[in-house]
Amino acid sequence: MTPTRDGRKRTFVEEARRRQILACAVDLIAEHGYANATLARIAERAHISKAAVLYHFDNKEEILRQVLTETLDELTAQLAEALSAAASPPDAIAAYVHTLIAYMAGHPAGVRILVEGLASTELVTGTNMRTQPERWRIVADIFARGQQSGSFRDFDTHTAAICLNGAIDAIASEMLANPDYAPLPAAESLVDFTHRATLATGY
Amino acid sequence: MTPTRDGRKRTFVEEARRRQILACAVDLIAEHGYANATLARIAERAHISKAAVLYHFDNKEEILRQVLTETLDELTAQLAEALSAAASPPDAIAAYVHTLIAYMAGHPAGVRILVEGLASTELVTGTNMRTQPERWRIVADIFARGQQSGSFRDFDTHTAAICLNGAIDAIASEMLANPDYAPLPAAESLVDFTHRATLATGY
DNA sequence: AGCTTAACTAACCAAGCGGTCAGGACTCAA
DNA sequence: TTGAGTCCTGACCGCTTGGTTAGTTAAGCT
Repeated sequence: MTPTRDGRKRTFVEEARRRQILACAVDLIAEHGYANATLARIAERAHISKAAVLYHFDNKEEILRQVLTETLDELTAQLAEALSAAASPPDAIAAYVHTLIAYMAGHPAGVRILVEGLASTELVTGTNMRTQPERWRIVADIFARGQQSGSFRDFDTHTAAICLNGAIDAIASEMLANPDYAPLPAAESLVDFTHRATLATGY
Repeated sequence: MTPTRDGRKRTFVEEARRRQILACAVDLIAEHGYANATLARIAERAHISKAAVLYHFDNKEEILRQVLTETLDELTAQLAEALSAAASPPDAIAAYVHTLIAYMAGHPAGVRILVEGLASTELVTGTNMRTQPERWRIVADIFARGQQSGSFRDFDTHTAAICLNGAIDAIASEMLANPDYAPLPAAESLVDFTHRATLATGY
């Protein structure tokens, strides 16, 4: 993974500790948000001293940034795989919705990390992270390709992409708040809504 | 407004100071979120001492809670008025979308207060605030009424309501992030999407 | 004039924050 | 045996946080 700033390679212990520290940070964020992930609490959960945490990471921000990037990378990878398998733009939309909702259903911690993390300016600036603009661009591009190929009717792809992402996020947060809410039927419904709203007539 | 805990009525000065303190808190939250609204900063902005702030409010939480409820009440009032004027369920959906987006376009500070405030558990618990469940219920009821009257086709009103609210929120946050993004056309598009997705065929 | 009350300030407090530092314990090559 | 390097601790630092307290000032009532 991310190498040290000087070219030196990582020890076995160091690698293990870093993973452990990151895992503890993930848990704490998942429980009560980023504000809950203090150095003291991370150290306590890892059964090491606060200074040990800072021995393995330069500062607290590096930990949070690492947590955010790793979470984001995992989701992005799943998304890329699902999208590459889609046969048509309407298929890609369905795959996009299903993949995101499935991820969010399976990784409730990840949702919190991404939502709060991407909203925080200082955590995102200076990194090569895919921020909100890049997120809706993916969807807008799918819509645009579908419009050119004739499967989608004419509409504002930008707004459509934003709305679709917002709907997905809303379903995710409803899942977190209400355990009885079934994600799969909801995803099906959303795909249905989206297709009805965007497909060219007679498609 | 909210009276004192003991039956005593408010002084002119006290009322004015409370309003001033709340206004300062609103500004600070609008600028950099709730974490930015510390007692010291509120006091500094109001040109009074920290102790003076706590002279008028029992504690910091009371301030934040008051800010949130007032913001929420204002929006709820606008919403109720718009909905009561709607002639049909599809009209009501359109009114709902337009009112919310217009409010968010006109009160960027309010958006931040509501989003972050309603997400915070400790700020909402113990109050009679309309939380997320109550929010989608309004929309779900409109859909349900429209289904009974035949204007809407059959679908999961719960999921539809959640998706619609999510789409509205997403448009709002896009507006905040991108000043060039025009809210009115976006609202029009969203109403169009929603109607296409939900209206009964031939309607 | 004397007393009360509203409205406020300056100083202070304990707790928690991110972060530093000197040094201890251990391993291992020279 | 020694010295370097790894891994970690406990004590400490400066700072900010929400909140308290004692005391001051001005206005208003009797």
